[in-house]
Amino acid sequence: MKFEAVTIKDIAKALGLSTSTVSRALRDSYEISPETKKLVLEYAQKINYHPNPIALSLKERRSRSIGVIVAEIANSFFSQAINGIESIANINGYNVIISQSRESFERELSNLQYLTSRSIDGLIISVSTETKNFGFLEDLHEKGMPIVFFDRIAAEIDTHKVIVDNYKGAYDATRHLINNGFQTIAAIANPETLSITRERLAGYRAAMADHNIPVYEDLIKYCQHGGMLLPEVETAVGQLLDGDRKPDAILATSDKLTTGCLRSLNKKGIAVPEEIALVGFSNNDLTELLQPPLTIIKQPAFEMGEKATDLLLQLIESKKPVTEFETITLATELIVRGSSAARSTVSY
Amino acid sequence: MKFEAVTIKDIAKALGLSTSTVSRALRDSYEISPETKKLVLEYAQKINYHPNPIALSLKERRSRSIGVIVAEIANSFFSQAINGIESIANINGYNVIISQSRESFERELSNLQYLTSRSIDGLIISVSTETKNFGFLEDLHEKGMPIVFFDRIAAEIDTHKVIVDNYKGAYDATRHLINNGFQTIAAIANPETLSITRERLAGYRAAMADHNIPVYEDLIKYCQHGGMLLPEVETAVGQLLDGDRKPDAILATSDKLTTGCLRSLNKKGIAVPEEIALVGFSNNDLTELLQPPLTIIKQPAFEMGEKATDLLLQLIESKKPVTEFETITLATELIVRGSSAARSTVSY
DNA sequence: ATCATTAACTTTACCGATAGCTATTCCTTC
DNA sequence: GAAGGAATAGCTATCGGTAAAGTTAATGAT
Repeated sequence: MKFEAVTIKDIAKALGLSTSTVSRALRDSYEISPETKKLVLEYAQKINYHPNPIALSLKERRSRSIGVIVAEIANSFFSQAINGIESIANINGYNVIISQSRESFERELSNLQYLTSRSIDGLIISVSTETKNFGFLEDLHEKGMPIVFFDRIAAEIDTHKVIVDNYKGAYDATRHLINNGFQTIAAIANPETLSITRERLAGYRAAMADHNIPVYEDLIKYCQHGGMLLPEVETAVGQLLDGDRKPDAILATSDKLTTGCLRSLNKKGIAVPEEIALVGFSNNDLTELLQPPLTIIKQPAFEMGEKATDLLLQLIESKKPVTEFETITLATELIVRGSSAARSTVSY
Repeated sequence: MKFEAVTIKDIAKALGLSTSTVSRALRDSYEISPETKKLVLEYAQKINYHPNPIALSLKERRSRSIGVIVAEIANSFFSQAINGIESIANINGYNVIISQSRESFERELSNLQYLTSRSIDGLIISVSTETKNFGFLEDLHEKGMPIVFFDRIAAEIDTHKVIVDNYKGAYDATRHLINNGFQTIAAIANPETLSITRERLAGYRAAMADHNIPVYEDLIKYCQHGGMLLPEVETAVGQLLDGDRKPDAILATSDKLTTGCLRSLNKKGIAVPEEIALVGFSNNDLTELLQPPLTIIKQPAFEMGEKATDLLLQLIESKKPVTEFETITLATELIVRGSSAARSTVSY
């Protein structure tokens, strides 16, 4: 099974020129006469010649491709971000190699290994829920690999980052629940190793405190796999329901957790929002069609992908080492729908 | 910005050997003495040597990576299929490069260009809704590139294919609607250029015919962009509602169309299933949580991805040209939920 | 003692493309 | 007419790795 491509040699042989003349002609070098150029270009066109990027990568030590590692492409937030990444990358002639950690540290590591060995010119990553140790990224970064974090960042690595104002997103959502009359608000979150978890929970805590509502630690549940496994969400929800303090509302701090939460509540026959209201971070298009329509905190995923890629390309194309790094913080959007409707306005 | 990797030359220089000796030692060749091997291996380990896959690709004219082109990774069907593809690919030491056509022929073409130039060893593709002409794939196939189609296939290209029994899937769903008392059943479909459209509509027509219900062509609407753009679905739904023959049920023949249809009906304030019932092809996990829960025809996406990859790897690793190709047809699953509930059983 | 064999390496060529240097031709200019 | 310069194209090394062919020295056979 071979798939023979046209090479510069084929052109050279066919036209009786040397390979370097052909190469120069194709690259429009001043050293080649217009006639020769024309000849070469036309022939190249005719036989559909395309330079072999593998050979180019080897020669130039750059591949014009960037690697992306996300938890899961099936997650709307990430697929939207990837679309943003691709849009900027393609404009600039870069290609994007996507890989999924599926929230596993091991997979994240092996994907990274693959990407770097494939000589990507840079990396955009949102770390997995299992990732506690960022040493491998630190090493890579120190070796000179341009890295941009988005969403789930490693605070200790000094490079560009693109995030949303997680604190405010969670604060606003919590305040919305409080304003709608909910008091016993639980939170279901990813592991605290994730930056987004800490920031979102901080927003939640602050909103509670600002409204003089005590925060009970047993109302905060962590899902080690970020909701990748439904049972862990069900367990968390179950614990909330069976606990001493039954919540009247839940704040879910990520996409999978939000839908997982609704699914668990449905399964247990709990009416939303009548028995328990639900608000969560989500970028899923279908949340508005759910029963009930979900109140969500939405992230500008596409824009985050775009911005991250802009920053990465800056790093890649910078002649001198970059030492000043920026963190871009975008705003979240609270979209209020039925799942957080106030008790008083619910019609039975 | 450089990211210097360790090469075989570094090892050779450090140990005072030639590069080929090092290469052979690392590949455990019989021509190298055990002592030298040990020396080389230990040193390689120490400095964390990894062969450069770019150089390997160039030399061996294979990259151990396979290309995948789908319409959209945000689509559950495709992301599940990709997971199946990755699982088999990774087991066999292959890597997967994903790209999205976003239902655009042009993007499909440019992605393919990229993938082939990146010397992928094989291709798994589900063509875009815009693709009418398969010449580019035909050419590639003739040049010897192993290709496996899944879901949306090109009938005229003789290679392995993995599909579901679209005819039966649509037939069963239509019959289900008929059995539940629906008579004026409309269909919303992708362009007829897609194999899945033709097969699914054939199943729909057959079920209608078998139950002596006339098929009215004005009840069949085509969405040129496969529902990528909501307005086209809204237009199709609008035409059905405003037509002479108002349908009492709709069969949507693909994921995006199914959810797009529900969204359009919602927007127009049409009650589902009270005014119009809805059944559609979908692999979205959230369909069960929708209002109403959707009756869906589900494809074994993960398994399709696995099978397609199995077949592709067979092609890639076959020593002699393969001339016998197979088409694997898997079964769909009809999951009955509220959106197609019979009139008589609906409680007001 | 001579030649053949073999172990254990090294040298060389190659994959495809590019770039620096070199070589050739042709035309000026003194 | 010779030297110098411009224009053009060829030669060769290089990227990292592998494989075929070549080398060297030691061993073995006759």
